[in-house]
Amino acid sequence: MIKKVVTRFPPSPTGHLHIGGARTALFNWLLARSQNGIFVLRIEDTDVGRSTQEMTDGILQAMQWLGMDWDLGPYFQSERLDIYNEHIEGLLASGQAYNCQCTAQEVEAMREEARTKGEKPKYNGRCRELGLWPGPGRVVRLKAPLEGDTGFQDLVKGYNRVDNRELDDFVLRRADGMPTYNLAVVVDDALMGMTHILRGDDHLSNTPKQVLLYQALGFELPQFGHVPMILGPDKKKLSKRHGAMSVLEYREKGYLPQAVLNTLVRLGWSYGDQELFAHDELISLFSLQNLGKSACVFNPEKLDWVNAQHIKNSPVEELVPLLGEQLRPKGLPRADPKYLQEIIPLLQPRSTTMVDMAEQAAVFVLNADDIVYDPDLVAKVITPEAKAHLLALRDRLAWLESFAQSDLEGVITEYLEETGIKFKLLAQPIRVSITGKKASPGLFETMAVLGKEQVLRRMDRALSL
RNA sequence: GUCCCCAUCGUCUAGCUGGCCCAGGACGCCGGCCUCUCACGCCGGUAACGGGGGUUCAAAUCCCCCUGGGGACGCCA
Repeated sequence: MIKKVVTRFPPSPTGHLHIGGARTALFNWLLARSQNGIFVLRIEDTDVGRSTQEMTDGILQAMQWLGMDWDLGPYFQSERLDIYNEHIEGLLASGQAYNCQCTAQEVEAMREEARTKGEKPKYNGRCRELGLWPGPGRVVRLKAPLEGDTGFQDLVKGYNRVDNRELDDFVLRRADGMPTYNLAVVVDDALMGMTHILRGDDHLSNTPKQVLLYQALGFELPQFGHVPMILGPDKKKLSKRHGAMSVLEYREKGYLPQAVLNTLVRLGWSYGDQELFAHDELISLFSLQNLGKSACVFNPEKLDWVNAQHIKNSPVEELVPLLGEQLRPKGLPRADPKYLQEIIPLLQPRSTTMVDMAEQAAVFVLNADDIVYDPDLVAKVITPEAKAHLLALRDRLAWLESFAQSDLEGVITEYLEETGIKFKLLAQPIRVSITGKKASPGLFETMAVLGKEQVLRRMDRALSL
């Protein structure tokens, strides 16, 4: 029987979920979903000083917004201390770990010494054979092998091996009694039955340490897959300075979760020349084989394009609530969903983000009296001559019973034929008079959606300027 | 400094076991078409195999060296 795939995403609540973390989560989530496996969410909050509830909440919210649902968890490492201690005691009892009384300063001195000798900075194993008892200020270290080497097969980077002399007796339990990252991940990943661990390749070099721990604890090794990192535009590790925005900020900026996912998945993964992926496609098409192995840079402009594509391809009903949400912060009146449903198709091909769409929706949801006319634009476009035409047209429109696009076209075509003028000359004056802007969706559709009352009142206002 | 990873257009990438690649797609940028404006769309253009050695009839594709970039060396994760 083939083992069911189990993956996890283990964020540390010491910061926001940014695109790097989100992509790691995405790969794990996709692997689980595509294999009909289990996706576990685990909060790694062993750094009590820096972990906050607020960050935890934000991360959970971001995961939900992106639609990456988890089957198990969220587990909190801070609630599993007994489990870690139990395993640490086991290692101590079997002589695979030991208590160390060296202070942080002393260890730093050892590292400095190694550095001056041109070696890799390491703890020198001073307390290794001392047989010390636990005590205040003491940490527990792994009694790591002094020779030989440690290797593992990586799903994306291939076989990796390091000389054990590069490793040192790293800390498993801190002086404050909390387990360290390496101990806690290994214990949790093993106990929670992880089959695959996909993470950034910044973890590649401490994987051997973890392999050592798996061996010491007698756990079966999972499959590791180290995906290339997402770097900032300056090719440096992503940090607050770059686009390391919180995922939630993309929601505020009007990006669709599906577009964010689509953009992230293409960073380090590809499926031939395909650029756009629907939600279900992501799951059905994802596979480990198509993961790349070199670092990449996140390109916000591509996100814009992908987002615009997704907006264009989204069913109108799905956009209605999203547009509604974006209207409020702009101080625009709330509009009837039915009405939004009518204007959205006009805005879909013109919007990069939902915020952008909301801005363009203003002319539709605003009342005639609240339309803002730019004096310069009006002076330039609504000339005395144009005014005469607008006036004549206004009267004809007033007679219309139906304001359907075809009716509007009929009236205007008729007017053009009678007067012999070109539509081109009339279009901008009409546009400016009913929207106050020099650009808008097509005139007939705009008028049809606005409706007779709004159109006439706006023309009246423009004519009275 | 030591160890590890990586290396195709500005960016994301295709290029699976070498020939179909004087390198394809996408974003961006630049032209053009469409057109009532703005977009969408469509058409076209710009731009890359880091360098040097091999192996081979043939290398972007395999090997080595160099260079470059990144990462890790925490009682952070």
